[in-house]
Formats: sequence, C-alpha cells, structure tokens
Amino acid sequence: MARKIYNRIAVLRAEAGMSRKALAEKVGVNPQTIGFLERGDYNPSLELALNVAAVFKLPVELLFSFRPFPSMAETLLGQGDQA
Amino acid sequence: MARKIYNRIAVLRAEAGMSRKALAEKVGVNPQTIGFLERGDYNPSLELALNVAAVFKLPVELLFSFRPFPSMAETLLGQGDQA
DNA sequence: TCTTTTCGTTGCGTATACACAATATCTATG
DNA sequence: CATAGATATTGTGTATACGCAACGAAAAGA
Repeated sequence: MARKIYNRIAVLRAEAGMSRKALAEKVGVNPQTIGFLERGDYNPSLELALNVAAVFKLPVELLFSFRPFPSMAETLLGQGDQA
Repeated sequence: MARKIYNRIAVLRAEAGMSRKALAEKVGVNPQTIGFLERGDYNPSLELALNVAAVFKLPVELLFSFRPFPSMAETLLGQGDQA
C-alpha cells in the first residue's frame, strides 16, 4: 500500500480554465485537497477519483496511473510509450 | 465522503474460479480485505481498485460504481439501464 | 468420517485521506 | 497603491482503509 499514483488533474484543470476551488466544489471536497492531489502528496480515494474522472468525462485509467504521464511535448511528438 | 461504491468483484472472482486468498495475493492485500470489499463493508483505495481492475482486465468503471450493478439475470435479459 | 479449504466475524492497531483554520506569496485588476 | 483571487504551507483533528490474529461455520475432497 501507499504506492504513488500519478494524475493529470492539474493539466486538465488548467486546460478547462477551472480553479481548484471550482473543481473542489464539483467533486465535493476542500480546495486544498485538490492541491494535495496535484502535488502528489497523497492518493485520492476511489470515490474522489471516480468523481474527478466524471467531471473531465475520462475513464479513471486515463486520469490516474502508477506510471508518470508523458509531458504534453512528448505526447505531441508521438513518443509516448503509454496510451 | 463515505459514499457507498458497489462492485462486481465477487461475481468475477467466482467466474474465474479464484479464491479470495488467490485474488488477495495478486493484488497484494489480505484475504479478509477482499471479503470486506465484496460485502461492501468499505470502499477500496484507488490503488487497490486499479490493481483489481488490472487482474480482471476491465476498466475501473465497469468494476466499481455508485449505482448497484444489475444482476446476471437482468443483464442476460438485456434490461440493464447501465452499461 | 476426517481433513482441508473457504468464508464470515470480531477486535485491535496503524497509516492515510480527508476537513478546517490560519498564514504567506504571487499575480492581476481597480 | 489597494484589493481580490489563486496557490502553497503548516497544524490539528477525524474517519476509514487497511494489516494481523483468532475463532467458528460451511463446503469440498480424500
């Protein structure tokens, strides 16, 4: 347990022009909690992960992963070894 | 927080002819933990949910849901209002 | 029948995912 | 400059997702 899980919350939230407070209200947590998740301080519960995935209309696996996500640049260059 | 999350672990495990102990070893938890999840005593962490989904090769959303899953009979009859 | 496996339950301990409050920094805008 | 919004950080408290041990019941297999 306590294995680190990476996420794309910060990128998606920035792209959507959404503040932490706004996202926090949508998923029903404190704004600081969003900050903790984006910084990787701890992992979200399954409940919170499902709620965040629903907000961005993405499957959980595309938002949370045991392996770090490729950067935007890497993704654009098509070098991502991960879907 | 603490919203109940339903899952299909028991059904999938039975279909695979897998004991709780066997599943527990694959995902790295105690056998009792699997029992707690199947009974709905508490929700799994995101880490555990990702691991269980990987074992059954299913996306997280098809294994865990805020709404109860239709029974096998309902699914066979094609009356499921849920994917 | 005897033994083994599987499962349910209870209890106790620990780590962590939160809530909430306070403060500081930085930026943008009036 | 002054104010407001967004973010980082720290601290305290609580609920819960676990681990682990023990015991009993039920089912399966020899």
